[in-house]
Amino acid sequence: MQFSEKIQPQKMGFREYIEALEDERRKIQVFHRELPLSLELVAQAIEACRQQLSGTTTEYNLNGQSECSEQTSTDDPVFEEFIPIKKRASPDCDEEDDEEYYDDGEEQHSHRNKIQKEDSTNNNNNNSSCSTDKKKSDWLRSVQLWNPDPQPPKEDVPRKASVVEVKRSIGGAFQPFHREESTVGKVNASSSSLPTAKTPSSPPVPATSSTGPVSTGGNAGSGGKREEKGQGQRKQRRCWSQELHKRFLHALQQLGGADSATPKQIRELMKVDGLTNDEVKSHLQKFRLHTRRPTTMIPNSANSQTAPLFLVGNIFVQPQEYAAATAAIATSTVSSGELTTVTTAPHAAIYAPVATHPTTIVPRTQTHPSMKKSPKCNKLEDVSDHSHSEERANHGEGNSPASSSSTHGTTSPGC
DNA sequence: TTCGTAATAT
DNA sequence: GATATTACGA
Repeated sequence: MQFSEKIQPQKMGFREYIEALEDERRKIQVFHRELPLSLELVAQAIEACRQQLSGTTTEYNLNGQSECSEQTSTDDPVFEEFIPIKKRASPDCDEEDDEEYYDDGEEQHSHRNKIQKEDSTNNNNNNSSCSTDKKKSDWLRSVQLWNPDPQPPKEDVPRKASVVEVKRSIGGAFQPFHREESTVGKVNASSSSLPTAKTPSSPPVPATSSTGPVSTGGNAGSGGKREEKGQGQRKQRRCWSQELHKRFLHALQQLGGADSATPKQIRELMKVDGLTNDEVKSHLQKFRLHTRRPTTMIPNSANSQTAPLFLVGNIFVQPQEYAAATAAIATSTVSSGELTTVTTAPHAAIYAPVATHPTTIVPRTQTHPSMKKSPKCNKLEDVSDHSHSEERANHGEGNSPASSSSTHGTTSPGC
């Protein structure tokens, strides 16, 4: 009946489609590790199309129509056709993300499925399989230097065009949205911004819950103000990667140390897109804390007693320290991250010494737990850099060579 | 408006 | 427990 008529054109479509699929498969082949499911899906699709083409099964024909032809919308059968395939895929995905695929699974979306398939040609990664996406994102992440805790992968985008009005605004873009609003305001600069500049793209650090929205509760704790400002949502976390931290240190150095530097100045010097004063301020706060705490120890305590302290800025420093620090600074320029040395040195000496405090002689040897990296951001820890800077800073105070040097890189500035 | 600090969330 | 965000006062 109509069949015959339709079939002809369809067949044509199939061939083309099959070719496209094959082409697709070749492309994916390269990433077979990353996109095993995609590969499989494509292969299956090819096979299905071929079968249909050959006319082996009537059922398939129906399906095929839907699939290949764009008319699909009209035909019911189509659904069935693809559904199975999807389902097959879905289970795999489930392993890593259930929800993702559930959506697709719905019969109603069959239509969508089709679309996805087509899209797959364009974006292998995204659509083909959720699992792949994740994997990919993972390895991509590893590469990234910093992340403004953006939102999860693109997956969302494709999936829910319908649902997500939020995102649609930006199109592919992501997080900026929350950020800007929530944050003070300067963010605006960042607006779409993202850390495009030097820093590579930004993967979500904790892809995990990143979905900010959920956290709506976030506000709860704090209070109401926030709502006024923006949406009640809490801003996404920014993870301070090594690179970012380096910049921070560099800026700090230029500004004469953590004590003298102000968040705004630091931010300006850092020249990082999307970085807000609040973020810098927060990081600075942490940095100062770390820097100071350790200080207390002053290995030299013994010496300290004997040696007169010297006030630098607000800090008391031992002459030696001070000299060293200064020198360090001078030289510091050479070594990238080192600036810290300067700053730290002084501090270290500082507080503790003041005999006034009962203080404490802390065995400086200990590393501070403080700067350790948090589980959240693993990212770059490995980086060869291990920014000494910070560590030094801390140790610096201690100055004692031995301990300082070793000290571990454990502390990662990062997060 | 910015900064510093404390409280809070993740 | 550490880190980042938010709130609040100076």
